Amino acid sequence: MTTARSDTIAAQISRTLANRIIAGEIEAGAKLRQDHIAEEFGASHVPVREAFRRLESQGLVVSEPRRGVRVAGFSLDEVREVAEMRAALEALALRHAAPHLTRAILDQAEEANRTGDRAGDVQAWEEANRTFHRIILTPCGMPRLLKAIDDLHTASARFLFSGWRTEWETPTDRDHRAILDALRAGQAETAASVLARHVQTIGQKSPQ
Amino acid sequence: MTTARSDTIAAQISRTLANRIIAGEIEAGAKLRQDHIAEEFGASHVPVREAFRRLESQGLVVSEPRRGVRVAGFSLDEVREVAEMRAALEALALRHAAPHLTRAILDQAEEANRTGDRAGDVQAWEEANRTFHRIILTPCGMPRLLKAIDDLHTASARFLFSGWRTEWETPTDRDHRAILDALRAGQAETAASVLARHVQTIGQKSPQ
DNA sequence: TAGCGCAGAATTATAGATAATTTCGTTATT
DNA sequence: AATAACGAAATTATCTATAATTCTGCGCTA
Repeated sequence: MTTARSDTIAAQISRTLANRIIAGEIEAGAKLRQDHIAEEFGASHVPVREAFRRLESQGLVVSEPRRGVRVAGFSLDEVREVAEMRAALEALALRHAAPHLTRAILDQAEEANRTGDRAGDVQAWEEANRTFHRIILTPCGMPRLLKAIDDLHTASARFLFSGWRTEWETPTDRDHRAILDALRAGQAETAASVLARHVQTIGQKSPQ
Repeated sequence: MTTARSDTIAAQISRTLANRIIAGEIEAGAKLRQDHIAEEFGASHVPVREAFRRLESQGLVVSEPRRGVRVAGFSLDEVREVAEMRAALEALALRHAAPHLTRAILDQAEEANRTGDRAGDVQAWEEANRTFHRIILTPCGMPRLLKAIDDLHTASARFLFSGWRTEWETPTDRDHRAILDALRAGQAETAASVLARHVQTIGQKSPQ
């Protein structure tokens, strides 16, 4: 949403396209033509190509040399894969973050959780959910890990917005509270396994 | 090594630079100037910029808007981070690969292990080691996970070639055999935890 | 002497033009 | 009627040129 105007054009295009793909405005498998996109953004195709590379590294598009890029598909298998990766990596991050979590941070997380619970639409809920996870994981101080988790989150969001999953609020809220309780009690290992199980539930609902 | 001539120039440049960074020919923190590199490769700077993006997604360089790219540093912390991520993700991959592992695949892996044991230099050893891991993990059939592991492997190789670690063969060989034994016995969970521990040892030796 | 600011140089980012490759529709052949 | 081959149109990849930004060294001031 907040497309910082100071960034490079390539970064702006990348963000805009990412949002569209996540929101489902561009369907999976659709070809992205650099000239058309360049024209739409009033830019040349060079920054568009750079934007494509960024999207590729996030796993939102796939690129074949000389044959263009297309929006990455997401079968149920791929959704499960992302969920499993998230579970493994977020658990790892939480184990390392736990020693650095202060009372204030946990309160922040609880606030984010409440915000999510009050959210009216999926976008707002997803925003709050991501904030919650970020707050409790960032203190691990492992930038590469956090970047990887963030990209996986994005992929998950795509799945969420696709409407495959309608009932999200309740179990999430309960899991989040359980995680916070365990962390407050100093039981990092418990918190990590609840988190892992929690994340995996995303991949367990089939499209209906 | 095998720079396929049919690929795009950007891909070739990316591969060559990646090899140099891994081999330590370009030191951490060094600035990469697009014009200079373009001149060296007899190309314009456009494909060079694309190559930079690929390297960035592999974590080999870091890029700041309008300030160029520089070779990613690797402190001991970063090495540990990569090792922990590898441990988590390779264990996950192995759990999913285990049901699909055949006798033939395990024999292949054992052969790769023997090759590594006979290797004279670090490059050959690393090559065999990567092959071993790839053979037992690929059957998991999770492309995104495998790509992530591969990039982490590359980062590890960089550490290895930097000479921080001189004594690598013996414990690796033993661990690899233990993993194969567990897999042959159908004990996937045991194999996964040995693998996780094995990978983490990479980050445990300090620079001397 | 230390710090500030201002050219000039170097470098990154984008635009516009060109070459190379793929895609797709049409025609010819069996 | 189905298929193979050809050619035009579309598209990707690259090059050259230009604009915008950052870096650097030097002189000036306090």
